[in-house]
Amino acid sequence: MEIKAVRGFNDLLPNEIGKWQFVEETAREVFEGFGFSEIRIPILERTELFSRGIGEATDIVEKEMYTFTDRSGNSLTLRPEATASMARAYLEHQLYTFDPVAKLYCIGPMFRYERPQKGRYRQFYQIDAEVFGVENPMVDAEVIVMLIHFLKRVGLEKLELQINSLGCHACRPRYREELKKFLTQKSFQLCEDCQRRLQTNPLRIFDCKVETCQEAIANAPKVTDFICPECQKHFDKVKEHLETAGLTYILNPRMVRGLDYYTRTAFEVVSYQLGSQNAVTGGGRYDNLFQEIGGLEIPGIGFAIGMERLVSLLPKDKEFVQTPYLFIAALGEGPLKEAYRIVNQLHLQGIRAELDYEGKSLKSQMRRADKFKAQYVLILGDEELKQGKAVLRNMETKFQEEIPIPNLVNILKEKVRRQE
RNA sequence: GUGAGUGUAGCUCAGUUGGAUAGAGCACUGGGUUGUGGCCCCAGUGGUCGAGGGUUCGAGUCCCUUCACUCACCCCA
Repeated sequence: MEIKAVRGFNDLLPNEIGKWQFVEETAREVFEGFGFSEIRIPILERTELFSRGIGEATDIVEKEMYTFTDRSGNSLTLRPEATASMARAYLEHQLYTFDPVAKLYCIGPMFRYERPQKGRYRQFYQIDAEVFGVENPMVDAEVIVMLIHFLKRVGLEKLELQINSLGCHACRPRYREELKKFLTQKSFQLCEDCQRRLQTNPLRIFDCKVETCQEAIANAPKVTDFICPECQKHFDKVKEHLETAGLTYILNPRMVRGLDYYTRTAFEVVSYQLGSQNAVTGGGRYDNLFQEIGGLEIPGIGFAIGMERLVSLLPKDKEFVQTPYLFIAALGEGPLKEAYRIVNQLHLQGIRAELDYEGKSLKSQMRRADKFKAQYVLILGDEELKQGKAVLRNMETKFQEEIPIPNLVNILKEKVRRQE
C-alpha cells in the first residue's frame, strides 16, 4: 500500500461504527430530552476566532492549530474545539433576540496538531453541549447532571466526577500571585518544565507528574481558599445542587483547565482504564469568552466529550454489528437471475438480504451465509425455479421448508415482525 | 517539539552464536457425496523480511541513515 491515511487521522471501519452510532444516537436523545437543540457549525473558521477566544498564549493556539492561508489571503484554521464557533454562531445570528438562553449541542470532528498517542489523535471527535446566557449555578449543576446521566445511559461505569472552581478574572490573578510566591521559595525542587511554568502559568504545576514537583506543591495554597465571596457563593450553590441531584463528586482543587476562557466552575470526568489521557470529558464555565470574541457580556457553560476515549470504554459484551437477515444461495444462471430479482424486492421492503454473484458452489455459499451470521438462507436451484418454489432454511434451528417464491416477501416480513 | 520501544504473509507471531529454497496458527480459496454452514481433515493462494546504504564469501539476523507505528512527555477531549 502506497498511500496511507495521514498521521493521527483514522478510519472508522464498519465493524466499529455501530458503537459510534449508538453513542451519537444516545447523546441526541438525552440532550434533546434536557431541552438542547443541535447546531451544526463549519469545520473552518477565521483564525482570529480561536486566537482571541481560546487565548493567544495557550498551547492550542501557540502550537497545535492547523492554520493555512486560503487563495484570497485569509488566515483560516481547522477548528480545534467547538465552543468558540458555537458562541460565534450565537452572536452572528443573534440567537439571543429569540431568547437570551440557548442550549445547544454539536457533534463532529476537531483538529489539533499534536503527537498522537493513546486517546489522542489529530482528528478527533467531540460531543459538545453548551448553555449560553445563564449565570445561575443551577445551570452548572444541570449540565453536569445531564453529562453524568448520558455517560451512564451509554453504559460507562467506574467514573469519577471531579469539580473545582477557578475563580473569576477578579480573584484568580490574586491566587496566581500567591501560588507563585509560594512556589518560588521551593523552585529548587521543581523540574525544568515547572521552572518555566512558574513564570508562564504556575497553576499548571499541579498537573506535573514529577515526584519532587508534587512534593513541592503538596502544601501549596488552594484556589478555593482565595476565590472572592461571589465565586465562593456560586461554587457552594453548584455543590448544593449536585447533592440534591444525588451526584457524588470529588473536589479537586488542583484541577486546572488549559483554555484561557474558563472561569469559576470547572469539571472533568476521568476513568483509570484510559491510560495517560484519562479525561473522558471536561468542561466548565466561561464568562469571558463572549467578550473576547464579540464584546457582549454573555455567560456560558458547557463540556466536551472525547468520542474515541468514550467509545474505548464501552462495555465489550455489547453487539453492534448488523447481520443480513436472509442470504440467497442461487445455483446456476437462471436461479441467480431470479435471486437477484428477489433480493432487490426485499431491499425495497427494508429486509437485509445478500447473495453471491460469483456462481460458487452451494457449500461455499453456505459458508458465506454462516460467516455473515444470516438468520435464514434461501436455496434456489433449477428444480425449485421450475416449480416456482424455494427452500428456506433457518440457520439456527436447521429447519427447512419449501415455500412458494411469490409468498417469500410476506413470509419474511411476518418472521421479522414476530422477532420484534 | 522531546524521549523510549517496535517494524518478518491480510492478522498474531516464530526464525538459534550471521549459513543454502523464510516458517506456524488464524483468515482467504478449493476439495473431502452429485445441491447444505459452524467442528474436523487435505491442498492451494499469499512475503521486494518497513525503505536505503554499509560490513561479510554469505544479512531477516551485525552497523549507519531514514520512514512508519506505538507508548510516554508537553498539553488536552
